[in-house]
Amino acid sequence: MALGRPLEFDPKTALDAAMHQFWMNGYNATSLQDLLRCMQISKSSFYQSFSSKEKLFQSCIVHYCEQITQNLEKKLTVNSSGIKFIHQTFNSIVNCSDTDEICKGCLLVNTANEFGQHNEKISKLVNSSLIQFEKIFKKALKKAKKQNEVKRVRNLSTLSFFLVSNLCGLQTMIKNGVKKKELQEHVKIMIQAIQ
Amino acid sequence: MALGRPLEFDPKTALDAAMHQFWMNGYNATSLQDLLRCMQISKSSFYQSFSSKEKLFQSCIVHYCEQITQNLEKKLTVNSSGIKFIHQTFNSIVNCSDTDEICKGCLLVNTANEFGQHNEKISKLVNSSLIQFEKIFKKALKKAKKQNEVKRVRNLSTLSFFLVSNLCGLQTMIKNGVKKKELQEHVKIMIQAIQ
DNA sequence: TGACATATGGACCATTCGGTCCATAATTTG
DNA sequence: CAAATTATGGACCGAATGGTCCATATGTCA
Repeated sequence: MALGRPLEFDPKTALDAAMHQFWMNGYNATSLQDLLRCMQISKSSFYQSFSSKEKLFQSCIVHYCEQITQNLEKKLTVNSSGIKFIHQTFNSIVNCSDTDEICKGCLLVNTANEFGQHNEKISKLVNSSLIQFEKIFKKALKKAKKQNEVKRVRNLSTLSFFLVSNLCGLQTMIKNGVKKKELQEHVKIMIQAIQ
Repeated sequence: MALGRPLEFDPKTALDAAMHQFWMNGYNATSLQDLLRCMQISKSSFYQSFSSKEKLFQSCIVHYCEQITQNLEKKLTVNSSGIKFIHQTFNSIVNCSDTDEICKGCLLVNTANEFGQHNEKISKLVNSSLIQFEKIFKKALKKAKKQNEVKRVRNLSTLSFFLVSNLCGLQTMIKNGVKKKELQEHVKIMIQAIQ
């Protein structure tokens, strides 16, 4: 058993709540008060468990990336077609775009644009997360190539970068509130472009 | 002549300086102090001439959009090929990506991701700016179609949206500091995709 | 039970935030 | 010149910022 007084809250739940807050409002526009409210913990507990606002933010990015990649990896192994996986991945993003009451886009895209390379630690976290996405797409493309869904000559690294870059573009458009139909058309063109 | 004491600074110059500051650091991460410093005016002059931080920001977005669109319109009329115009536009963005000491990306993309639809006024400004870009691309595509650079069946609205969306994606990647070569490859695929 | 370890509530902190106010300075107009 | 008008410098403001400190509460272990 753990020594001392036990935590009165579930750290994972609190982290998840913080993640959604940052996701919705960004780092700078989220105050400590906002965080304490949504995490439902006191200031003492906050600093005891999460050190600082910035450290917490870093943890949120890691948490976000883990969630997404795990989900994608699972779906990729289940799905027999590489192209179908990619198509479905983008479709589900597009379809969620008007489901969320508040459009949050993608935490990584938001963060990339809010911080740029001003904060080295955060920049590295965002970068490595995007690279993880790239790797998953690459794996899917490899699968697709084997099944002749993608032409032999295609460079998979290039294509997977293209997909991540498109993902960023779409998420920006989504956060800005464009119509679903335009997003769907974009995805169609993009899928054709990688075949 | 203008009545009263004359301004001791050039409003356009100050606005431009503010624009670059917001462009580099975003709205929330830019303090009034930062603005006064880069605009080289006093607090009194600031509020006298620009009303508030948020109003100034709105003016900056308008200023930014005007600059870009004027530049693009000019280049479009000069350029004989629609596709070449699009290609050159994206190339110059990609080529600037490692020229700027501090990578600022695109003010509109940054703003879209920082605010989303939380601030109605700003959201509308960003939206209408992006639509202006879309229109320029559409004009270029029309030109391209006439010259058989783009297939007859293609829907130009769809394609121009695709281009703006790609622009947002690229700018995000640029702000995150990816290698130029990957960006160039992206542009190649994108250009092929619209033909 | 008492020693130890950790968590929590809440007072407290300096600093910074965006913004206002007013006396004074610098103009033009009559 | 005086009156009118606008710009500027600087004092001042309340509120919010992220963060610290410490007494107390709650648990485990010997």
